[in-house]
Amino acid sequence: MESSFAILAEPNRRAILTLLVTSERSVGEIERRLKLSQPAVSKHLRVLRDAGFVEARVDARRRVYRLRPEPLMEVDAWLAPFRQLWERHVDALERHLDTLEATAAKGKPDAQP
Amino acid sequence: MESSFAILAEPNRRAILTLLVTSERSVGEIERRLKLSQPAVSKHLRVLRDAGFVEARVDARRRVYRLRPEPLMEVDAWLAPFRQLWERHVDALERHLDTLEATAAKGKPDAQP
DNA sequence: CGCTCATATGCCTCGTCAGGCATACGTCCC
DNA sequence: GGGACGTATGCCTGACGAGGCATATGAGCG
Repeated sequence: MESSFAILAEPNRRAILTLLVTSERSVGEIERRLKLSQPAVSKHLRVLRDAGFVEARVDARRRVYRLRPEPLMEVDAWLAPFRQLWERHVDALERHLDTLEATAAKGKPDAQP
Repeated sequence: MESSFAILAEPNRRAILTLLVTSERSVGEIERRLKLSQPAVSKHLRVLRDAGFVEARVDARRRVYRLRPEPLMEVDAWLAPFRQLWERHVDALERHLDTLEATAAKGKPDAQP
């Protein structure tokens, strides 16, 4: 199994996924919007499908692709432990801003304790 | 500038980042923990540094690397629009469970409204 | 100062992958 | 059924990237 990150490394594949957030799309639609050749789109969709990012529905002679959540959930889960990095950061920023406000209220802007 | 996703496509680089969540580490530490050659580790760290994922501190003859949040925040931001995919799903699941509870309370388990 | 430890860099090779082009497959319509 | 449309696949090529090995750099220590 290829890593979901490896799949997402390709910019056009990310673009396809982003397109599919709005609604499901046929191959031709994707081809036109992204200005890619039809084989290129089909190949990317193949990769995305094999990795579980999308699934296809048959509509007459078109194949309509839509998103599947699982692989992106995995990515989200991998990211989870790192979120403390900026959440703490935001907290620190907020505390800093609070400090600024407090000192400003005391008429001492930019004080360095 | 290389995409942050391209950087994360490499499993050993993800492993390095994961190692650094706990605490900052020297090159040698990473080398030992991940069983990679020293040049391999140095090269990955170079890539990670150029992409802003980590930064280095000098400690005597060691270089100690630590995480930087920005690139991972970008990834997180890219992911944001997709989260509705599974959050909606969870909501639906929760509503379903609520329904089950409610009907169970009425003595009608598994009712399909 | 010469040695050793810690890390970085250069060069080469091999594997992988995206895209182009040609073509195959499947479905609809006349 | 033959043609046109929509999509998939096979083959080839060019580019890039990871790792191995050798080596450079740089700091501390006797």
